[in-house]
Amino acid sequence: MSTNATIDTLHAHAGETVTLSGWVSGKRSGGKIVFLQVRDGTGLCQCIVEAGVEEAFATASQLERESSVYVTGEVREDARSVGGYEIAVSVLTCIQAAHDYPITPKPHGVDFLMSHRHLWLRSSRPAAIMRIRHTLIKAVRNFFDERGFILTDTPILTQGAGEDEQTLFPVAYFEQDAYLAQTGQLYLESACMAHRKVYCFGPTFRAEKSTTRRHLTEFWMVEPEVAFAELVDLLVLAVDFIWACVEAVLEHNSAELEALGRDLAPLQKIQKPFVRMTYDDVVDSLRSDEMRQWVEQQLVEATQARDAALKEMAQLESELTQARKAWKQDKLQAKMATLRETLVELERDVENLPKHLKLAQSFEWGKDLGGSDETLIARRSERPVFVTHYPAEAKAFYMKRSPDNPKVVLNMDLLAPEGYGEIIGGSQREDDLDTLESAIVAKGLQPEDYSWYLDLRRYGSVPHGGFGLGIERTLTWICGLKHVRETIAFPRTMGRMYP
RNA sequence: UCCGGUGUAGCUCAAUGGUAGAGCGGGUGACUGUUAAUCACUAGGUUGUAGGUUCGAGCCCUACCGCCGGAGCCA
Repeated sequence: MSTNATIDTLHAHAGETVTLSGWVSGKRSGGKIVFLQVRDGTGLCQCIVEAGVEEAFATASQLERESSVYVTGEVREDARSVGGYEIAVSVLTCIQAAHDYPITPKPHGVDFLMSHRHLWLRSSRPAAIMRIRHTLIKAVRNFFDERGFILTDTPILTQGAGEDEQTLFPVAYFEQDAYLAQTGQLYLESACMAHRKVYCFGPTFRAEKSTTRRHLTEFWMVEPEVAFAELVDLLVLAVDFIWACVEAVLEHNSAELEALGRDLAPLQKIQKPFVRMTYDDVVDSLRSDEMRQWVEQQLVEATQARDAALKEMAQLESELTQARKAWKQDKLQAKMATLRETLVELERDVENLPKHLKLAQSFEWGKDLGGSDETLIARRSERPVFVTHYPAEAKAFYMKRSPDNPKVVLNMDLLAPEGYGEIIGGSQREDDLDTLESAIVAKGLQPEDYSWYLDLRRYGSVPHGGFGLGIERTLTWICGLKHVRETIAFPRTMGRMYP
């Protein structure tokens, strides 16, 4: 008799007869043999159907990709199969026969895949990313739970802005206007006065009119908030936090990272402490000769890489004209397509680096750091880089001014290495009632709108602070992806709500 | 919002202004160890939409729409 099994446990069933339940992810056939590749959510397994098993053979011959099946057969160890084990099929039941599954083993375009995201999730690449996301989120929760942080769910329907009023999504809330939350921070500040250490983790919404590889309109953010914490405490917390996240993924998902083609070396190099720079340091660095030389060096390298890629492209083209077999041409063309992509990236580098350098060298104190400035700083470091003490005018009203220099605030951004940019933003909060009120007025906001928030400074105000980490941006970095949209099951961008 | 690119078969892409094609996927057949299997045959198109130039437009021009990338802004 057979026992039910999943593919990840096949090694424990060698020699036994088991029943798998899953989907046909691929099929190859010989005259009297069919190789079914079955996917069951825990792994892939090759199932061998021989002509002697007539009923199963007839069923197998007609199965199309992504048909759902029950497969019964003996588990055999065989080095020729993926995973090292295969099933010698004795009974094959088709649950539902799929026809013309749209996603083929050949390359597809982004738009097509995103329009079929509900099906694309079954493919190995999205599956790997979603598993890493699972690990990351679990690591996030473990980290704060183990340190005594109390989870506090903050509202998604809110009355006003947490960040920028122009990026709010309005919703009709009975007789009045409401907005989707951009952050739980103000509510967390309230909760941390009750529990000392709190965090929230949930979706946030920003109606930014931007279609870049770093933007989603709906994304997930985890935000810790700690009473009696000052800026240094936040920096220490953030280092331990990021380190724990990276460790967890390296421990549990090296197979998935490898499947994604992620170079593990840069992740393994993440060690404490991280680099700390003040905004002043960054400005100096951006304007420095070292920066100019470094960028020029990068430009030379990018140019050389581009020329090498062009040469390889020419080589492939000549191979293509000589290739007789269609499949060989196909392979060459696929190779050329990837090469063309890297070529575009390199061309952009060659084109943008001088612009970025010019922007950096003429950077004026007081401006917020632009994407290109962040990229330059973060690309130069193997470890994540903290940037602290930004000009107050470029930052939100609730950030506490530095006692040493009232022109700057006690904030911290964390830039991921390899040019991935900002993944954390946070600050020590202004805890003095009068100072906070005037900061609200100075930003052109109404203190009445923040009366409950101001109460927190009336009744036992203490130094406190926190930060927010964007899950999708962090995943983009850890997975080494080009675009955030792949890090969430159903991405919401300015141009897409379907599926 | 601005700048650049792009839109051809279900998918990925070809096609000097002159007869719209290939591979994959689908269908039919061959093959007992395939790894994106291979081989043969086969079906599949109002070239994003609307105008214009031309003897003739997939190709040139204008507008609009979709998508991609970049800038600004941000996690």
